[in-house]
Amino acid sequence: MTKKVTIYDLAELLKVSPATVSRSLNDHPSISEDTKKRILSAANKHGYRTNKFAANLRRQKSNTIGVIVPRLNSYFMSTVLAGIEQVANKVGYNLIISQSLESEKKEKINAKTLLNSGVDALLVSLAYETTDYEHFKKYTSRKIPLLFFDRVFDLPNCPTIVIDNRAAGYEATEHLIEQGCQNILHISGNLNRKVYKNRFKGYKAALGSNGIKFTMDNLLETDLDPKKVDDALDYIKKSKKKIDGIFVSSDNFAANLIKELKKSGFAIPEDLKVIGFNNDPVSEIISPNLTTIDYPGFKMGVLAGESIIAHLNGNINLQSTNSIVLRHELIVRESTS
Amino acid sequence: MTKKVTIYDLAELLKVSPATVSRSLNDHPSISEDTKKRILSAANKHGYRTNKFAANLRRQKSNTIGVIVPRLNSYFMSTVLAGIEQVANKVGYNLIISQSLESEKKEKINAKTLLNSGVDALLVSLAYETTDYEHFKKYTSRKIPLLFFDRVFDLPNCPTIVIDNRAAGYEATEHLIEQGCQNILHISGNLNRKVYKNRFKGYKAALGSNGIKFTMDNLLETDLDPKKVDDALDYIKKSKKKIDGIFVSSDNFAANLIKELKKSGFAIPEDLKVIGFNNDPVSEIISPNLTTIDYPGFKMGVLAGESIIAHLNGNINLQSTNSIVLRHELIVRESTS
DNA sequence: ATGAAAGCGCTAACAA
DNA sequence: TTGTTAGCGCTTTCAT
Repeated sequence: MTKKVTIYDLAELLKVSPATVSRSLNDHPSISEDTKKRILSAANKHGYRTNKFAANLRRQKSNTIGVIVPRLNSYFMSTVLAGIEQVANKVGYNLIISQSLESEKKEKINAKTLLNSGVDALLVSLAYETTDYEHFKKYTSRKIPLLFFDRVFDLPNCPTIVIDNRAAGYEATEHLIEQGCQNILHISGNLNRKVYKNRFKGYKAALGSNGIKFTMDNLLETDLDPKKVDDALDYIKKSKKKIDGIFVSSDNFAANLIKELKKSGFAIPEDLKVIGFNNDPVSEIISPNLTTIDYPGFKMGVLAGESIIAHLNGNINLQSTNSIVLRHELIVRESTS
Repeated sequence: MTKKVTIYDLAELLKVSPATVSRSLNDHPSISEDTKKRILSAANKHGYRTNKFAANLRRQKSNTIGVIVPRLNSYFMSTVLAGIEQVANKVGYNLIISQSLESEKKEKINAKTLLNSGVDALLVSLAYETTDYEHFKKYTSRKIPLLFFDRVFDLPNCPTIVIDNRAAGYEATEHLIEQGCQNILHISGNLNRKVYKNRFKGYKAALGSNGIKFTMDNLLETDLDPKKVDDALDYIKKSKKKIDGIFVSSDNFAANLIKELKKSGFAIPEDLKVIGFNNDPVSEIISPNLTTIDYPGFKMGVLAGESIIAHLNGNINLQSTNSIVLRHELIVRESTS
């Protein structure tokens, strides 16, 4: 029954012009309150829905924001997304979300699709693999706001939202040292990504300032997929010098690792202290509770959303803000004390 | 530099009509391979991007699928979404995702927004609160395919994707009984939602078939937010008859509950056996590992996506399939044996 | 305060 | 196989 009703129908019905209807619907100032009311109520009554394609075609904007993330189903990412969605929705923006599954190729395809879909802006957290950034040039050259969060890359005029991963890595490592660890293993994600690179840098720096020499043996680079926990376990068992502390770049991996370590007879924190990263809920479920770095995902999402929307609204304040650094926090729990 | 280039520009450039360009771009059969190639390469060279608004306006379809979920950031939901995204992306559909945050009001707003955004189809998992379904009528009356998953409601011609929650609840409960439990508490989500209602029914049925009388004391209805774990703990402690088994409708809640129970001196599974629901990764992190019902979220997402796309393509096979029931599985771990 | 009219860029029916 | 043409529904400039 609900046939599609257009502004022309409404116009005819009320003996006004389509322009007047359009203006009323958009609350244009130069329309008398009276006619506005008449039109609005008629629109309501007849179930008028604005056709966004037509409107978008006309004004060349879509009121949608594209998002590309490595994967949807991680605690951290879904929390960030929840934050983005919340602010976007509040101001009437839709979110088109796609996942790269850590593949550069898929990231490129997604970027292209979203461009074609006419997103007004793009929020990106990079795939592990990505080393080429051509696919984003199309955005910058068209002045489509582009913002990176978490897994970022510095492109001219593209704000980034991160935490100070180097400082966080430093604090995590120093905490282990303070707890008496002397031979600390760092289990890192892909070092091409600055997040992990910087945590690693912080780790090395902390060793340095405490007079501990770093050797490559003390670095284990993995994709942090819990399936790889066994490899890590082997690595730890086979280590020549006894490892007494581990700084893992992911709580999820750390929790799974602790589980296996315990099975293998390691006492935590007595034999071995472990610190994770993210403050994922598992960190409070695992026994012993995991010391970690709190990484404010929801807040990051909110900020990413707010920042890009401010950008879209031409709000210069945030536009000039080229990098937002969120505060992280060391959370000490049982696994290190 | 990249000005917008339209099919008209291309047409002029190659001395053909816009129609030919359009057809080539869409790989229309009645265009010679030769001109197709010429046009495609010219399009590439000049950085042509199709304007989806115009195309959508013309064809009255958007190639996007709307999704409304209670929240993005739960393990289960983000897994389902990952599944949906994977299939949608594969066949060139975009996903617009929004969250109701368990609020009926927000769900209604989202449904309206997505309708206005011209989604070709809508996938929904209902909010706790929702008891009125008027907002979906607009979809059905316009023949926009609508599919419910997980938290479903039976609307005419709307497929649903679920698991057999009653059977799962039955199995979970029977497992506890087999392990010797006699006084089993069920911690349920909002019983207005069929998922929880049916698990509860299964629970009651299992008690019945095993000659155990159900009393309302044995049901605790909550929103399954881990923050409410303390209430549950109190409830258990204050229970007159000693509770020796708990069937919780959520692994996450169960894991947090176990943690608190242990703190309060309960031995699990000796004093108290616990079974969860979902097979969330936490179930293998918590100690003791949590017995649970495996709920195939990713598969559910894939199926939801495939089903709705088949629908959109006019594939009758799936269209007639009004309800898909996925297989669940009891996974026995330490918390019950 | 309101109307007339010109497109936004694309697709598809109809013609050739 | 290719071209002509008429919109899709909306916004917005220019008139009135």
